[in-house]
Order: sequence, then structure tokens, then C-alpha cells
Amino acid sequence: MSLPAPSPDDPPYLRGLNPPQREAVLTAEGPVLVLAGAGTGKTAALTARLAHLIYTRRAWPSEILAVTFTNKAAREMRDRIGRMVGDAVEGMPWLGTFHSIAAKMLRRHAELVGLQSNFTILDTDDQLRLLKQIIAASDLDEKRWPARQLAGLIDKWKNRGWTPSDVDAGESELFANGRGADLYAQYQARLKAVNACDFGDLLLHMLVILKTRRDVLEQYQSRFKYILVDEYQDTNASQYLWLRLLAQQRKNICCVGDDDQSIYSWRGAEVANILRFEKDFPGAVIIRLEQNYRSTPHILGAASGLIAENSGRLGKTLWTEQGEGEKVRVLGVWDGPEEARRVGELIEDHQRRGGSLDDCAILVRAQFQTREFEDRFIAIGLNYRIVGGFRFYERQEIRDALAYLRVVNQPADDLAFERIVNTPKRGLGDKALAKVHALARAQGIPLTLAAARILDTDELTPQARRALGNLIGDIARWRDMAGQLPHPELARQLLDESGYTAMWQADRSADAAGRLENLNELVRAMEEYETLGAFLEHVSLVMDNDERAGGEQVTIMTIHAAKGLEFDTVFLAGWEEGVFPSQRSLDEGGNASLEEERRLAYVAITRARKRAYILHAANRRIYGQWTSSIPSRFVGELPKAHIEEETSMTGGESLWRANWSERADPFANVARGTGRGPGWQRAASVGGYQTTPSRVVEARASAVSLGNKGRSDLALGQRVFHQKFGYGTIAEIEGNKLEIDFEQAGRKRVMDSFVSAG
DNA sequence: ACACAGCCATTTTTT
DNA sequence: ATGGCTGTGT
Repeated sequence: MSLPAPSPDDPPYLRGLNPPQREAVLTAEGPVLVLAGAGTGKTAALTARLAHLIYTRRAWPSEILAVTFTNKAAREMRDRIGRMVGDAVEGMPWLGTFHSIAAKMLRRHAELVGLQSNFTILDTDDQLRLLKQIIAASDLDEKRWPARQLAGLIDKWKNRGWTPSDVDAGESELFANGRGADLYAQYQARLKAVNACDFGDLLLHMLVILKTRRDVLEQYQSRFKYILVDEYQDTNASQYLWLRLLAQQRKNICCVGDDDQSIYSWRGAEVANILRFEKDFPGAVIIRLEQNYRSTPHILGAASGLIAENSGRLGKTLWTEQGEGEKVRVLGVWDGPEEARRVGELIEDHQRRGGSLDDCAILVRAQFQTREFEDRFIAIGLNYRIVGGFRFYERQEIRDALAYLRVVNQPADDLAFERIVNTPKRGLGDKALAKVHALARAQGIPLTLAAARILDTDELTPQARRALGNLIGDIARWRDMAGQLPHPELARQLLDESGYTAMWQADRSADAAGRLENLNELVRAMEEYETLGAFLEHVSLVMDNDERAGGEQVTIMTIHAAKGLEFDTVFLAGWEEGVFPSQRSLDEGGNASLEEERRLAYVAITRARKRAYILHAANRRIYGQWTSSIPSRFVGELPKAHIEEETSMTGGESLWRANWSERADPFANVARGTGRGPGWQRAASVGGYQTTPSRVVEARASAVSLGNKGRSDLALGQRVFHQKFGYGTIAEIEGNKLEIDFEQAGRKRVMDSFVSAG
């Protein structure tokens, strides 16, 4: 490989890149696979590569296809390229997630798969409702054959690039005694009827089009001179086939990935795709990025040692020039609440030494683990944010409002119509709706149309007829308005006239105010989009909401959500068998899924720049039930040289060991009649359990946070409202922290940013 | 048609 | 523990 040596004449985008990175940038032609370890400057190389292609006039920005998996990644790439090549990014229409790019293409060719170009993209919720209807209509017991399961299967099939006719008998057998494929076909037919598709369809439909329509394929093959794929290890079969078709012609495809960070197999990702890249693209250049710029040697050592337990890796050796740093600290604690307490204390220490909350992140395996931390941080008044969780666009009021907009935008959207037909209550119940359904089915027309027609009959009771007549009239009027009014204004009027806003105004429950606020925010968000259609597309594809950060915050999130991010200090909580690795991965999926959990652990550790803490608790409450647990096997797999262990349990590790033997033997409890783990004792001896171990410092009142000015709109004795605790009166103010006597929850210490004047 | 109460299963991870 | 769903009562 003859590469120009670094010189002062280098174009700006090459500055600061190491030799392998430069190679990844400058090897423009032909297939390239970049194996980029965690923290090795992957994105820098990737964006430089794009800049290089544009800069050297190899391609116009519009001739490059650049795909990522998450919107976050797409946004970041766009930003960074923007900084390098300026406005040219604006001309990169084909930079985005697989799904958004596929959607864009599909809108142009929708008719080839029997859709109109304004098709709706359904989310999981709509999908499930549709499937439930199909299952019910097929005389199947919904208990025995849950829609969820069918949704999972269909998704799996779509991820593999299978249309209903591709599903063989064996696969079909997995649902309702062989009716799986049939139900899948019915589902597709229903989707077509309501002019909608689900996430998997975006790719599958496009794949079918590319496979069957040579003209369309050639059109894209010649348009995309260069293809670039991020996180290649996460591609599923359908995405892979899609890419292969598009790259076939020119073979200028560059895939970047890390087999050790493949954590999405449950969503159909196939690590095999990255492992066989060389076979698919003979003569491919393979480049390894191994110099890590993120973490200390101890952190890298711990992570590398752990991931070495996996088999079938392409293999990389991460190294760093950084100085040693601190060892990874492994803390054993008594139970979940203590885990949260310890983390809280460590963060406050960090803060006291002048550290910022923004540098800290708590990474968990599953969403339910966040609660313990949330409770604790509210109690000590530590500012935090939970990433993921319930998302803005998934909230009930937002989904309702969107359903109204969808009905206006797309008359055939039956699912949206069903959602709003009796929300707010209009006296249109099951009986009335069933009649509309019957008519729609009989005539093969959308619900809105059937509803309009049924008004001319005397099938409905007079009051139902009047209510439905009003609604249909309203919808028609809103559709008219849609052509004349700016869409945010349309939304505002629509929400008022439909009575939807009034419904929440009349609602006296605690969160009604918040919901109204969310509706306002929704309307505000619409202003950034050209058309109603563009807005709805955004909503279905870009379901993330980056909440505006009010001051410093500790971030709490799942490891999956943390992929691609980095923090100075990372707390990895819940490293216990059954939690991490998760019980499910242990029960099903065998070794492959255990290895995926291990990769997840690897991803988790490598998020840390300077410090990593790993915590495991001996007892945890799961489904409201106290369960004793033993440290994750991953803890034992960490190389001793890079970690420092510490436990707050009296008796140390021996307690866990004793427990381990019982866990390993499923009949241990049966035979002996009693278990003997610490958690079991607690559950068994009601009350009087021995006190928590000596090392544990009792939760003390948290330190006053430094330099945080309080809000000026709050005063002692004032009545305020808190999302979690309800109404209360301010008893004390200390900077930005308040003591509040809540009417329901009693006295609590909370951050002022969590309350509003009540 | 709607509200309520008790029952049930349920918990990975996300575009 | 929480929430979704079913069946019952008004």
C-alpha cells in the first residue's frame, strides 16, 4: 500500500489522522472493510473519507450513499461533515438511517408495491392493533397466540428479506399451528389496504423493487458512486441484500464496523455479514483501527480481557498511548437501594472535587434498573436525566394528536381513525364502530368513507349518527383547511375543535397539565417542517427526543443507548447473573446470546474515558419479589490486574459462593426445603433482619450543590407541583434544592427543576 | 356506553 | 409493583 506520507500540504481533513485512519480515508476505490475498535476515531475517519470523496471531485455529495443505524449517528456525521466541507452537506440527501433512506426511495416507487406515495409508517403500537384484529378474525385464541409474538415473527421474517411466500412450512409452524405465513399475508394485505407499511416493510418493499425492477436498480446503481456503511456489524439480512444489490455495479463500498460491538442480533443483525465481507467482495481491502484515543490502559485491559472470552472474533488488539490511570473498581453491595446510594455518593464526591455531572453516566442492562437510581436521586436532589425510557412521540396525548393529523393527511389511515373516533368520548362505542367496520369491509373502503356513507342509512342510533356526522364533517373541514393554513396552525385549531384539548383541560389528574404542555410542544415542533407530510415522516422515523438539558445532569441509560457515546466516569450497575447477562439470554439463545451479552459488557466498559465502576448487588427486588443473586460471570472474567475489588458485605464473597452452588443445582431448594441466600433469609425472617454491613455509610443529607443558583419564582410556603410526588408546600430552600411537604408523599428533598408552581 | 374492579402476565435491548 | 385486559355492574 503506497500512501502519501503526512505532509504540511495535506488537505485539512487528513490532519491529525494516524496511518490506518489515513488509509481508510484514501483508499477510495473498491471494497473496503474498516474494522474499528471502540474509541479508535472511527467517525473521524469516516467523515474525512466523505470529505475526501467530495474534495477530490470523485463524487458530488448527492452521489454518495451514507447509511447509519441511528438518527443520532446520522446527525453527528452530518454535523461533522458540515464542519469540514461547509454547505455541501446540504446536498447530501442520501445520508441517513437505513430506514429513512429506504422510506425516501419507497415514496418514489410506492406504486410498484401497491402503495400510494403518501403511505403511513406504522409504529409498533399500530402494528399490534392491526395484528390483534387479524388474529381475532381468524378464530384464534388471543391468549394462546399473542399478537406480540406474531409481530416478532413477522419482523424476523422481514429482517431476513422474506415476503409471505418466502416463509416455508417450518417457519410458518411457529405460529398458530402453521398459520403463520397465512396471517403474515393477511397482515400485508391489510397494510396495503390502509396504505401503510411498518418498519420492516420500508426495507423489504425496496428490496423487492430492486430485485424485480432492473430499471430502478440501475438508476440507483449509477447514482450512487460511493457507498458508505456505518456499524456494519448491525446489518440484518435484508439490509445486507439491499446494499449488495446497490454496490454490485461499482463495488465502491466501504463498510465500517466492529464485530465485538455487535449487540443487535435480536433485531435481526447478523455478525456473519461482517465476517464474510471478503467473500462477498473479493479483493476487499481490510483496515484495522486499533489505536484507542478514549480510555486508560486499565479500562482497555479490563474490556479486552473480557471480550477475549468470546469465540469467532475477527480479532483486534486495542492499544493506547495514555498513562495508566485508575483500575476499574468492582463494588459488591447488599441490595439495589444500596447500589443506588453508593453511586449517588460517588457522584457527589466527584462533584465536590469540582467534577461535572455531565461527565458521569450510569449504564444499565435493562430499563427497569433505572428506577432505583431515579428514586434515590430525587431523594438526594441530584440532577439526572434518563435517556430512552418513554419517548415523547410515544406518549398517549401525542399519539392521539398525531392520529388526528394522520386522518387528515391520509384518508385511508384506518388505524388513526379508530384511535380518534371516540377520543374524546363522543358516545361512539363498540356497537357503532362495529357497524362502520362491517360496511367498510363489505364495500372494501376505508373507515372514514364508510363512516360517511353509514350516515345516509338508519343503521345507527340517532345520537351516534349525530356524533359521527359531526366528526366526519369536522374531518372534511380540516382537510380543506390543510390546503390553506400553515400546518402548525391547522394542528392548533384541530385540537381545539375536536375537543381534544378540552378533554385534558377538564382532566383533574396530576399529569394533565404536563400533557397539555406536551401538546404545545408538539405544535411547536411542527413549525420546523415544510409540510404536514414531512412532519409525520419525521415523527415515524426519528422517534428520539433530545431533551433540552437544564444545567448539569447525570445520564442514566441502557447500554444499548450508550453505544457510540463516551463519558469520563461510567457506573455499570447490576452486574449479576440473571440481570446481566439477562435471564432471558441465559434461558434461550444458548452460547450465541451469552456472547452477545458479553459484547454488551464490552461496549459498556469501553464507554469510560477515565474511570469505570462495576457494581453488583447480592439482593434485588424483581417483580416486587426479593431475589438473591450472585455476581455476573463477567465480573469473574475481568483480568485481576486491571481491577480492584471491594465489598460492603460482611463475610465477603463467601456469601455469594454459597449461593452459587444452590443456583447451579435447580433442585437444591426443593430437596432442602429452604434456600439459604441472604435474600432468602430476609424474605423468610419477617422483620428483624441483621443490620446492613458496617462499611455502608448511612445515607446522609446530600451536599449543597456548588454554584447552583436557585429559581427566583419559588418561595417558602408556596404550593408547588411535582411530577412524581404531586402537590406540596415548600418547607425549605437551599440553592436549587428544596424540601417540600407533599400532601401524599410526605417530606421530600427535590431539585427545583422538577417542580412547577402549583 | 362507560366506569370500575379484579385478574393476568409481565420485563431486554430499537429503527 | 405496575399496568393492560376482561368481565361485571350501573
